This record gives sequence, C-alpha cells and structure tokens, in this order.
Amino acid sequence: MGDRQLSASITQETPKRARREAVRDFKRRRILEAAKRVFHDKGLDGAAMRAIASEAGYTAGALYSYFPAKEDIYAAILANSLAALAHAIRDAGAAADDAAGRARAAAQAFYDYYRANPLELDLSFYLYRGIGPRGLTPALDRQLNGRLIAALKPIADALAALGGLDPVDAGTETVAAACHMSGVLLLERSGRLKVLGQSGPALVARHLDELTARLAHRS
Amino acid sequence: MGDRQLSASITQETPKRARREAVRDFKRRRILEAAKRVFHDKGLDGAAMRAIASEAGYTAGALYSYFPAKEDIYAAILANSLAALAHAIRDAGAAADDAAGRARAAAQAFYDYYRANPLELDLSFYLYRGIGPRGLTPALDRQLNGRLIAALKPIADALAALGGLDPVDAGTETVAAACHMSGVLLLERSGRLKVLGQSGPALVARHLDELTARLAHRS
Amino acid sequence: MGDRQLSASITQETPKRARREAVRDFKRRRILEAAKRVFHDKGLDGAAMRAIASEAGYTAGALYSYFPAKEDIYAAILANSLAALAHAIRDAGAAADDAAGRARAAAQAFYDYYRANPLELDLSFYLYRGIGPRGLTPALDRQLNGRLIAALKPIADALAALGGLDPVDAGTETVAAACHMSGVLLLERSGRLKVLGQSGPALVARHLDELTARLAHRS
Amino acid sequence: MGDRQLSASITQETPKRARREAVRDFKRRRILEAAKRVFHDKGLDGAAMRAIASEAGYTAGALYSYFPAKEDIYAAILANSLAALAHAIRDAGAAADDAAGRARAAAQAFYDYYRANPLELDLSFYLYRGIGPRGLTPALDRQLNGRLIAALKPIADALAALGGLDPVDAGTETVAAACHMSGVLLLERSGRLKVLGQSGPALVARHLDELTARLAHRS
DNA sequence: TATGAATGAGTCTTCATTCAT
DNA sequence: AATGAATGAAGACTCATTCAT
Repeated sequence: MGDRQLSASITQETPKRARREAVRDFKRRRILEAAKRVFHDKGLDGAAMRAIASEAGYTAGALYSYFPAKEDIYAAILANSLAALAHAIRDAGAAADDAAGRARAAAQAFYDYYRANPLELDLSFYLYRGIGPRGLTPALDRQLNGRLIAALKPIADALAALGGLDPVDAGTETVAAACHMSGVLLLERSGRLKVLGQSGPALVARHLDELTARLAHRS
Repeated sequence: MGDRQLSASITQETPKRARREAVRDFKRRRILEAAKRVFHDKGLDGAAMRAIASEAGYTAGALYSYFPAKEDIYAAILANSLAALAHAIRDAGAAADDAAGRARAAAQAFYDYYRANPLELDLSFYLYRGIGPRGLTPALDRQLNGRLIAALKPIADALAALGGLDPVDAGTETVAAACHMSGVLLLERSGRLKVLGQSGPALVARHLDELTARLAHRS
Repeated sequence: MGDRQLSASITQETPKRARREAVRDFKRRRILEAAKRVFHDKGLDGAAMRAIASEAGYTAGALYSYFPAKEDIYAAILANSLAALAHAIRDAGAAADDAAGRARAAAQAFYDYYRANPLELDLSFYLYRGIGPRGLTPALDRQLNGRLIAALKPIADALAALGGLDPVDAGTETVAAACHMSGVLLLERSGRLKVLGQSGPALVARHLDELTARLAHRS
Repeated sequence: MGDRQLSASITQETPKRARREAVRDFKRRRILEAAKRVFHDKGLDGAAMRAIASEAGYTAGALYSYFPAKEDIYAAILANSLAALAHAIRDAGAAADDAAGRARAAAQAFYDYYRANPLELDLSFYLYRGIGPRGLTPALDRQLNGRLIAALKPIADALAALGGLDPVDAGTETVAAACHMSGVLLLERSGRLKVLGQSGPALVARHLDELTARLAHRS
C-alpha cells in the first residue's frame, strides 16, 4: 500500500476530496463575483437570488448548494472584501521606505481601497446592525470584526513605530484615522461631499498630513 | 357684520380650516413618530406600511391620505430630523461665551444630536444613494441637501470667527469635522468602535480639541 | 286661503319641495356630465369615484347623496343616453319627407348617435351582462330595456309604413338593422374595421340602401 | 455511441427537454382552462389571479412562471380562441358541396362558434380598446388582428367564388356579414334580443339567405 | 450538483363605501 | 348637503426558500 493510498484511506480519499473542494471553492467564488455584478447594477436590495443565479449561470435553487441563505452571500463578499483590504493595507505599508511613509501609505490604503470598491463600502454599511434589514448573525459578526481588526493592524504598527506610541495609543490613533476616512467615504459615496463643495482625497490628505506630522514631531 | 365674520366669509371659514389643518398636522406627526418606532423595531427595510399604520392606530390605506407614498414618510422624517439638527447646532453655538466655546459647542452638537437619535442617523445613511433601495427622488434629494448645508452653517461661521478663516477654508474645516464625527457615529452605531476598544465621545473630544486649538493658535 | 297655499298645504309645501327637487336634479346632471368626462379620459374602469367627484367639484362622499352607488351613475348615464337616442331617432324620422326617407333617416340616426357618442356605446356594452363586472340590477335592466324598445319604435313604424309590414315583421326588420349597425359600431370602435380595410359609414349605407330598396320594392 | 445518444448530446438532452416542454404546455393549457372557468363565474373583471391560480390548483405566484402578467392570460385565451375560430370556419367551408353551400357554411360557422363560446365573445369585446381597462399591448393587438383576418379569409374566398367577386368586394361582403353576426351575437349575449322578441339564429339565417341569394343571382 | 416547479408570506397601493361632523 | 377621515377588502406582483427529480 503506497503513501498516497494510505493517506487516502485514512482521511477517506483525500485527493478526490481535495479536488472536489477546490472545484467547489472555485464555483463559490464565481457566484460571489456574479453577485457583486448584480449588486452593482441593481443595488443591494434590488438584487434577487434569481438574478444572481442567472448572472452566474445557475438557477436560483442551485445557489443554495453553495450558500445556505442570501445573508451568507453578503457575508462571504464582505469577508473577502476585508481580506482584500488587509492585503492592500499590508502591501501599501511594506512598499514604503521610512516610518512616516509606511504609516501614511498604510492609512491611505484604507481610504483608497474603499474608494475603489464602493460596493464593498455599501455592503459593509448595509450589513452592520442599524442599517439594512437585520444585520448579521452574531457568529458572522464576530468573524468579520476579527478580520477588520487584523486589517487595521499594520496601520497601528506603523503609527506606533512612527510616533513611538504604546499599543493603546497607536490603536486610538488608528481608529481615529479610520473614523475620519470612513466619514469621508460615507459622505463622498452618498453624494453629500460634492454638494458641500469638498473633495474626498483632499480631506483625507489633509488629515493624514496632520497626523503624520504630529507623530513625527513627537518622537 | 363684525370683523371676524367678515374675514371668515372672505377667506372661506378660515378658523375651521385652520383647526382642521392643525389636527391634520398633529396626526401627521403622530404617524411619523409611529413610523420611527417601527423603523427602530424592525429595521428600515422591514417596516411595512401596514406595520406603520397599525402602530399609529390606522389601517394601511389611511396613511395614504397623509403621505402619498412610503418614500414620503422617509423624506418627512429626514426633513424633520435635519430641521431639529439645525436647531440643535444653532442653540448650542448660541449658548457659549467665547469664540472657541461657540465653535466647539456647535460642532459637538452635531455629534450629540445623532448620538441621541441613532435612528435618524440610520435613515440618513439609508436614504442617500449608494445604500438602500433607490435613494430619493431628485427633488427631495435637493431639498434635503439644502437643509443639511443650512444646518452646518453655524459651525462654519463659528470656526471662521475663531480662526479668522475665509468662508472657503471655514467650509473645509467644517466638513472635515463633520466627516470625522460621521465616521465615529457610523463605527459606533455599527458596534465596531466597541470591538476596537475605543470610545466615541473620547474620539470626538480629541478631534475637536485639536481643531479648536489649531484655529485659536492661528488667529 | 289662496290656491297656492291650498295646494301647498295638501302636498306639503309643494313649491319649496319642487324647488329643491329641481336643484337636486340639476346637480345630478352636473355630476353625470363630470362622470362622462372622466370616463372619456380614464376609461370606464379607470374612473374612480374620487375622480368623478373631484371633476364635479365635490368630495367622494358627497356623490352618495345623489347616487347610492357607482353602478347607479353608470345606469343614469345609460338611461339618459337611451333617452337622447330616442330623441335623435324620432327627430331624424320626423324631418324626412317621404316614407323611404323617414325609414332611412330614422335607422341612420341610430348609427349616427352612437358614432358621435362612443362613450355611451362603451357604456352600453359594458353594462350588459356578459361583459363588465356584473351587469346591472334586474330592475335597472328592465327599465333600460324598456327605453331601448321605445327608442327603436319610430324606426319600426317607418319601416312598417314603407313596406306595408305588420308590426311583427317591422320589428324583425328593425332589430336586424339594429344588429347590423351595432356590429359595425362595435368593430369600428374596437379598431378592427380599420384593420380590415372597411369604412363604417359605407357599410351602414350599403345596408340601409338594400333595406329600403327591398321594402320599397315590396309595397 | 448510437444515433440517439449522439443527437442527444449535440442538442443537449433533447428528449428530456421535449418532455419538459410538453408537460409545461399541458400545464399552461390547464391554467387557461381554469382561467376561462373563473371568467365565466366571476366575470372578466372579477377574476383575480389568486382565483385563477386556485381554480387551477396553484398558488398565485406559480402562475407567473407560466404567464408573465395577467394580460398574457387574456391574450393567450384570445389567441387560442381565434385559432379555433379559424379552424371552425375552414372546416365548415370544406365540408360543403357547392359554392353557395361553402359560402353559407363558412359564414355561419363564425356565428355558431361564438354562440357556442360566449365567453370568448366577451373576452374579444373586453380586450379591444374602448371597452375594458386598457386593452392590449400594441404588439399583442397586432398579432391578434392578424389572426382575425386569417380566420375570416375562407369566408371571403367562398363569397368571391360564389359571386365572382374581386378580392376587394369579397372583403367588403365578408366584413358586412361579420358585422351583422357580431351585432346579433352582441345583442343576443346581452339579453336584448330576447327582450326585443327576436331570435339570433333566425336573424342570421335571414341575412345569410339574402346574401347568398344575391351573390348567386349575380354571377 | 443542478433544475424547475411551487410555495406562501409579503410588498405597496387603490378604491368604493361609510360616518361623524 | 357636504366634508374629510377612515375602513377593509382587494388588487397584481415579487421573492427567498424548499423539494422532487
């Protein structure tokens, strides 16, 4: 009995199972992409399961083999989104040369990511309690919160390095910056920033300038 | 024929009409309050006309004498909300003694208002394009934008007075502050601030301290 | 005690009552005219009581002082219509010189009337059992049938005179002509005549030519 | 791989598809039959989708997989009706021996069909513009008009053959006859013929006698 | 796995009618 | 006589979800 057969018999045909899982994951991703396209076209509320399925080349019922409910489609997109955000922030920070550049780039990446992916911004607003139908399952909520914290970590680290801050203060600065950028994104996305005669990127630049200047000065 | 009778006959029973108008307005307000309660309990999307009507002590059909469509209920609540916000900001500013106090109090009032009325925050997010079903009719949208600008005016004036700013710069500072507070409100309302171990009021206080200090220093 | 007072005391204030009745009748007629206008604009089914009332300068509820139900408005219009049709037929017949002219003119008047008043044609189709919601109350139905018979009487008389027919045969000829013209009106009004490349008036003329020729020849 | 399997793989499971299509068509027909029954019982206007669905053994929502809107149910019934009418006219004409018999039988078939299917007469009146809610979509209207013309064609041909008419005159004679019979059907269906003491079949017989006699004489 | 049929609860909205004033 | 508020039943249609195949 060879190794392959051995391991297969232990975990019950692992390679076959792995292949299946891979295909399944691929199909899930395809469905999520289709869902995003539909959300984009029809809005979050106007997106019917039928439409998503159809866009993905399935019948409505078929989706339920991949996602137990519509909410899970939302959640999966959001989870992917947070993962991508984390990536974007990490990469942006890593690409910079000095501490100030790292802090600035990491923070800016947060803004840039959502600016480039407004749908995910909408979704993120939509799904948290207070807006939208009913929010998320507690379990999902916790999972997503964890991902958000992880995504913001590089910003906090960079700010700590830049200003010689302890983790607590770095966290506060990070969240403050995130709040600011979230507010800009929200008002920008809802069209109010334009009405008020302001530019989102300029507001963010101003804020990050001040922040990095303050911290650089301090250390 | 006395004056009262005369004027009544000219304007066609004004007092009767006035009384009816007043009652009607009162009923409208009651319906809006009921709607807010339902929004609060069931979420904005889960609030059916039937439920609102029932909460207000009516049948579904009866609401349509007061509001021609569901959208108008949203819009009326939001309009009232913006009016109340404007009031709150104005009053807060007026109550302070010096320029710094006025600026700070006016800005803080924005945060305090929405913190005390999270439903109106939700509604305000929900109705603007990008989130929610379809947003508002362009006409309503414009009207509400006007109200928002008006509401923020006292903050801009106070900041201008404090820092000796021209209107343009004052506008930018105002919007920057509004963005920051909106972001805090959003993250607070969605429970994320708590998860991140931060306090909304503290973040706002920090931001307004810095802002007023910077402007006071400048002038 | 004068004659006027006497008669008044007998029938209980007759002149006052008569005045009231006259005014009431006038108002009823005004409402019916308004209803016709609304039917014309919105179609028989699209005409809401509110719309009719509004067109007549009333509130919906007020109509119920004049007509116990919507159906009665339909019926009243139809009754008036049949009366007017009777008039038109009688007058047309009376204006002609000889027997052939009388017969022809009377029959033609039937077609002309409905051609000029398509709304009343619609109504007449709509209200009879088989089409429309539920038809009419038996009592109303009988009343309207009586009016129809009366309206057609002059045609029958003229045909009888022209062809030396007994009343039974004259009735048959009359109804046959009415059927023909009704069919033309129906197909014309529903747009099918046009599609089939035919002209309503020409078809009617052809038919009446043959009819009068046949009868004239016979006598 | 046998021929059947080959062709199946090429056209993607044709037999399965065909089976499904057949079942679907059968269900559609069943729904239309149910709809006709409901129309008969409650009138065209009183027939709610729920009632039709229920009569067919479905929920209201299910109907929408078979007919995208209520109007399409109407239209499908009417289309079927016109197809059946065309069949009836063609068959009746074909069964006769001589030209006169053919013409007479074809025309008579028009009357007989609608007399036997008064519901379809109602529907046909109801759906054309001028009566009923709004009539039909222009596209449907055109389609149905085409079917009507096609249905009447055999009558025109037979009349042309009988009287040696050119197509234009044959068309006029056909439409004239159709008008006459439609009028008879209308007055018969609405109960007025009975009130006027006439018999539908007798009136039609009279008319067709005259028509065929006239044409036969002419040629 | 995927389909397609079907469900059933739900949506907003309309409207004839009633009734207190 | 007329109003304006209110009812309540009904309307067509949508959609997430389930399930036999």
